[in-house]
Amino acid sequence: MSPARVRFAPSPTGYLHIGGVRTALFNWLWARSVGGAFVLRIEDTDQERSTPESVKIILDSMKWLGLTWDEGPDVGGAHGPYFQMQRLAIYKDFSEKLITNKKAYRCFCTKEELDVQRAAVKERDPKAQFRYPGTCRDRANQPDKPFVVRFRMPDGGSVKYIDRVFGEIVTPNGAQQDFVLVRSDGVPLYNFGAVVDDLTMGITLVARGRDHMVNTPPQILIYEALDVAPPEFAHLPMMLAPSGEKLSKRHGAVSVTEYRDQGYSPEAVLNYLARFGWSHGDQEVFSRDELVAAFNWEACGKGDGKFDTKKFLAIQHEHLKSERLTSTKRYAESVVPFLDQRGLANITTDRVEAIVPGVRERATTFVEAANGMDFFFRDPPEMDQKAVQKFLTPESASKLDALHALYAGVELWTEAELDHRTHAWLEAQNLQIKDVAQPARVALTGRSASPGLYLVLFLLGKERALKRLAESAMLARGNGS
RNA sequence: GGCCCCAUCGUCUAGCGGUUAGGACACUGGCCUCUCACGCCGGUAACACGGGUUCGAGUCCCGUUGGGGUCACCA
Repeated sequence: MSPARVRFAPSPTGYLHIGGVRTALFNWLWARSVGGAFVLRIEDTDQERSTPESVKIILDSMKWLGLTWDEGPDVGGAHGPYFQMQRLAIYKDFSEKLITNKKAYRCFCTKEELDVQRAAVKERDPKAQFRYPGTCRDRANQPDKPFVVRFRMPDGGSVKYIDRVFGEIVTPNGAQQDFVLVRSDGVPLYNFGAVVDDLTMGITLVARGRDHMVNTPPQILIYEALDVAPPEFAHLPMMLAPSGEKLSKRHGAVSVTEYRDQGYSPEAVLNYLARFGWSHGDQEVFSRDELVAAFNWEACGKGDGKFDTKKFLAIQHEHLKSERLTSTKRYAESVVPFLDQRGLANITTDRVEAIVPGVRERATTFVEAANGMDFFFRDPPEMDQKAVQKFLTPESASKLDALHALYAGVELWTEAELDHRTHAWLEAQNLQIKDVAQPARVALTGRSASPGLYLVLFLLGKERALKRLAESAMLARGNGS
């Protein structure tokens, strides 16, 4: 058995779509789990829409997700080049061979002529589908005319293959037509380019979205015409929008960069996508390594699914809550850019690391995390006016003064000590923590919701804590007058 | 319309002839509690329909219905 080689072959016509990521992920997981190779190929034969910027976005997105490729742009490899527009000579060789073997032929029909025929068919029967009539099948060469290369579709028979997830698929050849392999400018069309590349790159399994399932029979026919064995195929069920329509911008974020910018963890993105159409018993949460270890085609489902933002967020939350899944160090590194975005520049990761445990279970994204720890880094903190009005009342001022006095006398500034001293004081005053917690919280954080009081005090440090209590006491006195 | 594919809670899914049809998200009742969260306990909720096969079908076969994909010198 030759080692598995799989590929992801996006066309650089925009951002990397979340559906594309899932295709890439399943290929990547398979390659990693069996020790095979993951090839990245750029299908840039649509010169109208392909751009170098898109190539960069796609590569950046793949890197952010950690979907590393063994061969492809940046890293090279033995089967390059990995941009289709740099492989034109290879396609030419193969198309010549097919023409010589009469498996394909030059078609001199112009687009205009075909458009006329198409319109005529439409007029006769609006529901009828135009199929190329084979005009040039046996036409003599027209040396001065441009031509496309068409595949000579077998008259009868059918294509049968075993899909790794859908099982046996049979498609009659009669349902197909003499499709175009190569444009008049010598650039191959999708089916031909993909086959030649998969063949010359030694791809052993082609895994792609179910929307490509219709391309598989013609591709297999090309392999047969070339007299080589086709690779295996695996099609993935569609990921649809909650409405059941095709997933698009109208239904929220579909571009990977958007999720990155919204503060998602790349591993959480992979986790959600992996569990979409694939399962492993009752397990919902996976690290990257766990996915690699558990992945297999047999556990892939066949039914299309609907994208669920809430569940995605829940998985995301699981990853941020867990030290195992997102180490404090990585968490901090991920939050820093978002702090920077809030105008909190030059915050070092070790300062953030100290705060992470207090924020973990409260933040679903790194954006929320940055928001949740904002007051630790901003002096003075932003004061939420609603919270100020509600809790920093004139009556609370004396309590804040008392706390200030209490904490001013604390030498051992630890969470446990602050807890202990506070409760001793409360008891002496015949008060309960809830009598002072909210004013204190607003005083220290500017907000009505925060991590635990003693942790906040501790992390703030004695000096800043006292300063905030004092300033808020003044603010409270003036409040309501 | 042709060809292809699919069908278990609202959603993602487990199930691979015999289950009180399980889990997760969401929703919801409660507990915990200095806030917000987290956590814990509980609840509502599904085998699209009709025929077969079988002692026995969510599981196998056929049909119906419903949904999806695709029909380019796009990928």
